[in-house]
Amino acid sequence: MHTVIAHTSCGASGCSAPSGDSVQAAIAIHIQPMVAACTTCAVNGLCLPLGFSKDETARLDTLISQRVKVKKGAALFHAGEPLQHLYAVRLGSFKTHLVSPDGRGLVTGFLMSGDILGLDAISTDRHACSAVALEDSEVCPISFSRLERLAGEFPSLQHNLNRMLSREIVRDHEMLMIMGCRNADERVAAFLVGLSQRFVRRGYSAHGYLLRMSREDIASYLGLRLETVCRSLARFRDMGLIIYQGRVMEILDLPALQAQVQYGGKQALI
Amino acid sequence: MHTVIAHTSCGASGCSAPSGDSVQAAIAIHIQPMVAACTTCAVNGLCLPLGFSKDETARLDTLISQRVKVKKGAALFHAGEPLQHLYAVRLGSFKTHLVSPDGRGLVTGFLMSGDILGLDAISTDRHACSAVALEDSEVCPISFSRLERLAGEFPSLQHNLNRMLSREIVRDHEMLMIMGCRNADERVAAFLVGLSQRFVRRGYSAHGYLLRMSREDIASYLGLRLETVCRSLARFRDMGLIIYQGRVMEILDLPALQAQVQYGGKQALI
DNA sequence: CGCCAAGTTGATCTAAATCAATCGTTGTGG
DNA sequence: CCACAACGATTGATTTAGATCAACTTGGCG
Repeated sequence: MHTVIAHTSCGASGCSAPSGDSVQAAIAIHIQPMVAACTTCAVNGLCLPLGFSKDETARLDTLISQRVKVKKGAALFHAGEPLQHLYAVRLGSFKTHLVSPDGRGLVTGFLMSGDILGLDAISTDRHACSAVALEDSEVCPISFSRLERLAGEFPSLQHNLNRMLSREIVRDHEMLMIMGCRNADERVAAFLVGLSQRFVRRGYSAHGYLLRMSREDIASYLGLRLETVCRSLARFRDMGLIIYQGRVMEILDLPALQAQVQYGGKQALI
Repeated sequence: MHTVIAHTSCGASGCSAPSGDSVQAAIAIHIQPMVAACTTCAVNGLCLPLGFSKDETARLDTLISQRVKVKKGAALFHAGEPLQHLYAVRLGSFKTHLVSPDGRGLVTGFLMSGDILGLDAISTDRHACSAVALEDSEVCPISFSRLERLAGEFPSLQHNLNRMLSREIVRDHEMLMIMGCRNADERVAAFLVGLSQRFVRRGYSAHGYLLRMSREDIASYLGLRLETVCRSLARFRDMGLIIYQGRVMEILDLPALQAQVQYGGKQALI
C-alpha cells in the first residue's frame, strides 16, 4: 500500500493554510517507491517530453524522484512556499487558486493529466498560488534546479519548457478575454467547450464527462457567482444543448454550444 | 537621420491589420545602423540582462541586431505573424492587444522600457497578439532562435528568460484577479497605483506621470467601458486623491489610493 | 482657424449580484 | 441501517453596478 498525503480535516474548498512540508513528508515515508517513468507514461505526448525521442524522454526520467499521491481536497503546495519542484499531473486533477491580501480568492486554473503545476513560482522562487486536488490524484515532482541544469545541456528540453511557459501566458490571455468582454452565457459555454476539448486530447469522449469541481469553483474561475453559473447551465439545458445531473455533464449539441461562445450564438450583424 | 517605420494612416486605436513585414523592411533600409548595446543601456537592470555581470551582458549584445524605431500608432507586429524576434522596449511604450474571431478586442498589456514583447509567441511560433506603439518608441530586436541557442551555453540567461516568462504568468494572474473580483473603482485605483510603481522602478516620480494610452485603452485593459473609467477617475478627483487634465495625471494621496484597491478603502470587517 | 477625436457628464436600462427559500446528495454517527 | 446534519445545487425575487445611449465640451493637429 502506498503512502498518501492525508486528507486535511478542513472542507474541500475553504481550506486556509495548514502545514507546508506535507509533500516532502509524504515522499520521505514512501515504503514502496513508485518509480516515475516518462518513458512509459500515458500522457507523455501532452507533458514536458512532448515530441521527444525515446532517448530524450529517458533522460527526463532521471529528474523525477518518485510519484506522489494527493488525496482529494488536500493541497499539493500553498502560496508562499519555496519552489522546489514543478509537478506534472499524472492522474487526476487540480485547481490552483490565488487569495488577495483582503481575503478575496480566485480560481486561476484547472489542471489535468499532462499539465504542469508551479510554473508561476519560477519568477520569485516561491509559489504564487495554491494547488488543491479535486479528486484523488498523482503527480510527478520535477526538481526545478535539476530541470534547469539538464535543460542547459539538452536544447529540446529547454525549448519545451519555454513553450510550456508561453502557452500558459496565451491561455491566461484567452482567459482575460473571457473575463473582459464576454457575458455569463458565453463564459459558461466557453468553459464547457474548453473542457470537452481537453478531454478529447486525453482520449476521452468529447460529449460526456464528470465535472470534478464545484459550481462555486467554476464561478470563481469565470469571474461569476455560482447562482449565475447555475442559471446559464439551466438555460443551455432548456435549449437542448446539454443535459446534466449535478456534476455529470453531457453535451448534446457541441456545435451549437460552440456558437454560444461568440455573440451568444447570434449571427454577426453584417 | 534614422529610418523609421511609417505611421500607418489609420487612427491610433482602431487600426485593423495592414502589412506584416514592416519591421523587417525598416531594418533593411537602415542607413546609419543604431548599434544596440545592453552594456550601456539605461534599463539593463530591468530587462533581460537583470543581474548579469559585465561580461555576460556583453555576450547578450551579440544577439541584438540593431535598434528599431516605431512611430506612435504603428504596429511592431501583428497577431499571426511568425515569431522571429522578441523585442525589448528601450524607449517609449506599447500596448498589446488581442482580437477574438468575432471582432471583440482586448488590451492585454501596456509595456514600457525594459519590458519584453512577444513572449506569448514562443508557444506557437506565431505572435498571439499585436503590439502598437503608444508614442514614438525604440526597441531592441532579439533573434529568438539565437537567444535559445545562446541560452543553452549560458545558464543565467536561460534562468532569466524562464523568470521573465514566469513573471508574465504571475502578472496575468493578478490581472485575472482584478477582472474576476474587483469593482470599477478598485480596478482603476489598481491601475493608477501599478503605473506609479512601474514609473518609480524606472527612476521617474511616483506622483506625476503622463498616461500614454486613451481612456478606451485603459477601459479595455480593465474590462470596463471608457465612461466607467471616466467616472471612477472623477470620483477619485472629487475625493482629493488625484488631479488630472486629460492624460496628465498627478497622484495627491498615494496611500489613500492604494487603500481604494482593496475593499474600496473600507476597513476589512474583522 | 476649424475639424475631428477624445473626454466628460447625465439619464436610462439591464445583466448579473444579492438575498432567500428549497431540494437533493453525501457522508456520519447513533 | 437509518436518520440527520451539512453541504452543494437549483430556482425565484429584488437590487444594483456598470453598460448603454446621448448630449456636450475640450483640445490637439492639420
